[in-house]
Amino acid sequence: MTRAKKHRATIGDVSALADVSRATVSRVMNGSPTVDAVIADRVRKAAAELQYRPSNLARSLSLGRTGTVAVSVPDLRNPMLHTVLQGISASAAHDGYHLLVSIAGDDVSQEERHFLDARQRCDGLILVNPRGPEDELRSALLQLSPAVVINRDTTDLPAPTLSVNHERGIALLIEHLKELGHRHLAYVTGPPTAVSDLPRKRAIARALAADSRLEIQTVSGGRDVFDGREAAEEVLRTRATGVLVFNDLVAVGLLSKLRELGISVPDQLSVAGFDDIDLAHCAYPSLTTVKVAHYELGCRAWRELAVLLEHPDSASEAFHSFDADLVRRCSTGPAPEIPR
Amino acid sequence: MTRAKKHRATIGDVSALADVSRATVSRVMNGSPTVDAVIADRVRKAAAELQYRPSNLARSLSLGRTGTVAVSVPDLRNPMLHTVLQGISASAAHDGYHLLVSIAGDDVSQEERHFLDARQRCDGLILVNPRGPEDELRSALLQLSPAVVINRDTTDLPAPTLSVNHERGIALLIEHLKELGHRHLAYVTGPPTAVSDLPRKRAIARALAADSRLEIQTVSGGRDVFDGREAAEEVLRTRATGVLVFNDLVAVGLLSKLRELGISVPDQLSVAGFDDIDLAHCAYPSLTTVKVAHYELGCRAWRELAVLLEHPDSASEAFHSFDADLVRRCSTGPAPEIPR
DNA sequence: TTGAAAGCGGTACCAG
DNA sequence: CTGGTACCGCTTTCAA
Repeated sequence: MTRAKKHRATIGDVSALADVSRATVSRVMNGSPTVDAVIADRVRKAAAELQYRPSNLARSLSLGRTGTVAVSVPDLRNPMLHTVLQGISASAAHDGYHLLVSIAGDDVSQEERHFLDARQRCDGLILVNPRGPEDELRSALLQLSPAVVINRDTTDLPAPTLSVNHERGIALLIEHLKELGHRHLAYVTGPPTAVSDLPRKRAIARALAADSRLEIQTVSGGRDVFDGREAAEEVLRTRATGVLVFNDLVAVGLLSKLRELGISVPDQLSVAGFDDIDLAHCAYPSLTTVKVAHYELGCRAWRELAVLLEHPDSASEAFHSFDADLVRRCSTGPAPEIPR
Repeated sequence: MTRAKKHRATIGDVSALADVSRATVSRVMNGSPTVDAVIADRVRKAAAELQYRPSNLARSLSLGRTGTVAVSVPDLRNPMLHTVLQGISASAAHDGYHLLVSIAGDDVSQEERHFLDARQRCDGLILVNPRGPEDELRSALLQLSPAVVINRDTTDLPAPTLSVNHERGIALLIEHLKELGHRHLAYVTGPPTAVSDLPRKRAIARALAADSRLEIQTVSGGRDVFDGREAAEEVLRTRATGVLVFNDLVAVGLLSKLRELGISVPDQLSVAGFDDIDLAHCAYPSLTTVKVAHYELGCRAWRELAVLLEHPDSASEAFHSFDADLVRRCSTGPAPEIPR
């Protein structure tokens, strides 16, 4: 034993052991075909003996690329995100990129810093459901490029933007409930920071404007099942006969609390969610919702980022919208003759 | 405008603009107090003008640390993971570390390579629910250090190991059902790759050995709600009066399918889950399960990693076990007098 | 207090 | 086909 050096072997150690130049070691490690077989073998042997692993850091610095992209998400609780992530992940893997997920957390004021942090370690960034004001986002994006944004329904961000068409999704749901005879609805919102509440509310405003017999009251909700449970009593106080919920997760919570309160769904109250997560199917009663092609959205987001990665200056500002389709299940039914 | 240089400004650009050395710029950027206020200001101005952001890559290479750790998880669907992640994340943030989540995906044969990939970009790695054979894991860990393992109930891995005491959790559940008069149970497994099935099965074997009147049959399940739904019919075929399920998510799926099949829970069949996720509370009927201090587990895992980060050679091999406590809800009840 | 220069661990161009 | 060498962008002695 010469030395119990604790630090990992570097390319220099290998080149010394194999008695070749570092350049040659580099070639061998990267599978360059222009290396003599005998020498290559010698190098590989030395590398193995030293348990040599090229430093990604040094490699990235030299190459000018990391082969990694980050996805920033506010929170992992919403299963709809997983589907988007799977889409991104599969496409990225296909193109030889490694995906890293970064959780932004609740503090919106720290979000911009968080984006930068994540972006600094990668070649690109995908922002999923970014919160915070639009002008801040816009200026942040300048430093973040290449980046792509998911779920921000603005067409003029300085980055490719893909978004679920929340407005149309909610419109479909309202339409559905109206056809069932409902006139008085409630809307359970997302968390205060959720920007996707805006298009939803826009859909509500439009529906209200188009039909004077319609009434829709807003109840503040949140992002997880407990938020849904907590909204139950206030929903009941509105005396609405149908309720639209921010997303399926919250809706599942609402459903559970309604059951405890002895409210029969959909006989006394109809409930509709958003996203069509797996759980929507398992809820009791199974949840009427709208389905979105989240996986495809993820794939498409990757695609947009990929072109930016190749062509860093192709000032792409595409906007893609993903429609939601009604999935009618058992949590909605005809409006009760005599509202509670 | 001198040049429309597309590339980001480097420390050299700033030093040139401010007419100081790069060393000084570095000092200013890192808040060294030994810099003349006037000069420091000049540097800051130049940096701002150039929109200079130090390259994390170069910085990390020079410093020998990235300030980042990765957490590798097999899949994000299980909400229990989120709680663990929150624990890790909060603790890591507190110590000034950035957390990156890496999703291993279904292909277990790629898992080792995945670990290395993730580890290479960070200062440390936390493996949550690693699959694959123990000897492979053991040898992988040698290259991965510093790393810590979560949920592998082996005491002699070459890395700190923290694990939920699955064996005892299942034992509690069996005990609970026995007290309710159940003699014939079924166990719905996790996915074939899930190593935590082993201690669970061990608990079952012990219970069987200790009580000859007890019978427990195994049904293959999986990791998500649909796997639970699919297991329903086979569960019924066992004619068991009580069923233990791999985890709450699968149990929720099972519950939903049982309802569709007209089986009344717990009157005809008792169901118990594992983990006590939020959803367990919202299921119908609400799910009896065992609760684990997942958040604390996450915090503790970080702690272990943190000491390794400081003291790279403190060959820590601690093993910490986290007990599960019974949470009795509505999905379990007395064994039916006359089994179906 | 500031600057020059030597790394950190690789890659890649240019001779030979 | 191989080796020498100049970077990649930043930090950190060591002198001045």
